Amino acid sequence: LDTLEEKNGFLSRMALNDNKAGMEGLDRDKINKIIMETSKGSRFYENELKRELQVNQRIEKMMLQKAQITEQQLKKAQAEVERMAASMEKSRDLSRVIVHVDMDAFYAAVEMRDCPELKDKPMAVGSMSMLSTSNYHARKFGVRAAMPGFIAKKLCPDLIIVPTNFDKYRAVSNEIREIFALYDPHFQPLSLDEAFLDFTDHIEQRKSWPESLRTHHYHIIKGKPPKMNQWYDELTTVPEDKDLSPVLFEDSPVSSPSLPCSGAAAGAVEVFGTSVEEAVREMRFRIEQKTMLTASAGIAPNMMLAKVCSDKNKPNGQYVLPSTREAVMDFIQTLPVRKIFGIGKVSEKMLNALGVSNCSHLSQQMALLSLLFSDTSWHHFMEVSLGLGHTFIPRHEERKSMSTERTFKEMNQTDQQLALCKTLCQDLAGDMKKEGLQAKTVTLKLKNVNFEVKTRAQTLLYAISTEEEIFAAAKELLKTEIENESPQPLRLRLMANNSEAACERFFIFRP
DNA sequence: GGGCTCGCAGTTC
DNA sequence: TTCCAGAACTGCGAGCCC
Repeated sequence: LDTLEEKNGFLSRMALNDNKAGMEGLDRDKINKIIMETSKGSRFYENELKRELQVNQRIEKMMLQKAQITEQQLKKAQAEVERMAASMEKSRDLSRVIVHVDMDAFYAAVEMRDCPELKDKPMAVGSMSMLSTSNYHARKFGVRAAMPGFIAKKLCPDLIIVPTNFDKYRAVSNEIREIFALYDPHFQPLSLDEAFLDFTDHIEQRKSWPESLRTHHYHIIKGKPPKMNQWYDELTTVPEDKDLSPVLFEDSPVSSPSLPCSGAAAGAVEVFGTSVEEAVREMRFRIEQKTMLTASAGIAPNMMLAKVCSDKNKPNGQYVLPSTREAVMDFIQTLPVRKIFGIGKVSEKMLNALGVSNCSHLSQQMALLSLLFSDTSWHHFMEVSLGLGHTFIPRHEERKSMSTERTFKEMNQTDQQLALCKTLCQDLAGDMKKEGLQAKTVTLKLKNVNFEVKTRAQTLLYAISTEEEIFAAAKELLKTEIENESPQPLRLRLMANNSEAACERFFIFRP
């Protein structure tokens, strides 16, 4: 296998993932060298090595399987693929207007807004052990989400690491969700900063709206944050001439909404049109006026495409994919498979081994893929290669499980482990109580100091909810693991308790 | 031998 | 010194039942 480590002498799964806005044209080799030097020999690295080996073995197995496929089998598969394609094609619906909105470098942007000194410095949100996100200055150094802070510091010694403040992000999230609801009351949040919206109805109504309903005022001007913003008071020490403009990124694409430039006086207005683009531009304008933060959006006939589109003009941009089969197919052809929701590092590597790196390869190799992957997998690949996706936004489903986990420095004392387990059960029971839930399966997850993960579950005869009941099950699972390890102690770095509604596999009991 | 349930590892966001 | 947290879903194998 022509893997990266053979070429460059390191693990490909450890290498920089620059598949992210603001990370084009970096000195990858230099960055990777630093990442490698910092990680090499660590327990984490050793575990990654093991996992990479496993993936390579999976690929080898797949290639062996591929070698045994006959011309006949392939022909038969091709026929099946074509039948399936024709049937999927019939379900194509280009009538919906789906929007995916995504805040730009959300946590980092919030912190920069609230502390303007950070604005033109490389910064990230998180800790020395893990970063949640980074700003665009930091990304230029290869610093990105899911990277430990101590490695980021090696890449960018001047990096400022701000601790996460979830309550604050939740509050901002609520503000933007209020705006989402104006366009689609049934919008689906994916996380604090991301959501799917169905704009179809809004666009229909908007057509007949008078200009007054589409006119919006600027509240924010340079140097003068509005009084109504709660953070204003905290900032009163900031000198008047300090630039408080919400422009966070110097390289914003041109499609960005008109930002309040220095000429925009308070009370200036902006009139938005009736098209989808204008409606989305208006929504982003309102988000910016309300929060001083920018968002990017993708507009497409389905959720799969909208998600990809929102990434296209990030940050502070939007991208419309016209609702014609031709436009969709053109768009899909050059799309790298890694951009697709659901295809991560491992699947990408497996597909690459088969010469599939973008979606046009995907359709060309579909017969082969149908023989090498499970039905669910290749059906998904097929839908993607046809540019199909969900056209309606599912209403929020009930949760299927709930868990709480904690990472810590090595813990090898049984009494400490049991105490922690009890605490986790207590937290979990508290969370379950908040939502009035009960569960039938209790799962204990352990990660040892070598980063090896184990989960052990027990399904009960009846649903439970209290701390004592959960702990009774979790304690037994933990004791079994401790015994299995003895006389060696169990050396843990993470413990989690999860409760799941496992009656009929997934089912939550509501009392 | 199929069809089901369950446990667990692994992938992805 | 230091490599997250939480949720969903899939695949696969073992065990059980008919």
